[in-house]
Amino acid sequence: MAKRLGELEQFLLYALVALGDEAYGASIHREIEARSGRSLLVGAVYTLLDRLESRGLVASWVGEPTAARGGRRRKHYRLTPAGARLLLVAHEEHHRMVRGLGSRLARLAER
Amino acid sequence: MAKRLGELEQFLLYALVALGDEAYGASIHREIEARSGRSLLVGAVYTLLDRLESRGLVASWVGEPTAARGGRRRKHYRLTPAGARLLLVAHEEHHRMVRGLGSRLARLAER
DNA sequence: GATTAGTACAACTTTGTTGTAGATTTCGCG
DNA sequence: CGCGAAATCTACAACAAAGTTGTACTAATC
Repeated sequence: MAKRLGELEQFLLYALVALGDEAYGASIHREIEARSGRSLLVGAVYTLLDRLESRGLVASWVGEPTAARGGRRRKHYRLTPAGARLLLVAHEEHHRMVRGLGSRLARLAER
Repeated sequence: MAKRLGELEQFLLYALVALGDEAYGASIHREIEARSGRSLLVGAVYTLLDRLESRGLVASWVGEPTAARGGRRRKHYRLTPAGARLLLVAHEEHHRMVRGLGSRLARLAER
């Protein structure tokens, strides 16, 4: 299987999980900021989407122009099975690493 | 406050939380592999410890030679308050990003 | 053609990885 | 004993991958 995912790559893939069919560059950017509270430039999203697609972890298709307002056509993305499996690996590693440490960490941080 | 932590940097700091007083390069390496299941070379740990210390996120002191076995003196590390706070920020961002997505991800990955 | 919504990408910085070298300490063996 | 082998641990250079920033561009509506 492919190599590891970076942390922001993981966030991006989680956003795809959350967004389902409504995942495209700009909505992914909004979703990451809204969910996590972490801010990033939209450019970062497109850079990572390109890299992830070339690794076969996401797939894309260009949508129809939307009825609503102006703007270029949306390019939609979804997780591939390979991408989902790799994200799950990262998910489980993180979960095991963190398990049971939350309250200790909170105590250390409030000093 | 300082910049973001990388993912492996976070793992390393979690290992410090888990190990308490018994944190030094080699034990940190073992702890990360044992907890997360992720494998890495010990060299990576020392590289990151140096970088984290120069950012003021961990502090170190050299221990006495241990009665037991051979080996060079251990250099012990602990989280500084700044390090703990930064780790907590990453912890919370990750938690919010992932929240509620676990079961959907598992379903996508089993295809 | 002004405005809005969205994508592309080059250049650069920071993190992560690998491999090798070196420092100390204990222990067995002649 | 005292010397070298083995055990335990740290250091770091060189490279690869991921993250960040800023700007330019495309395409649709009014």
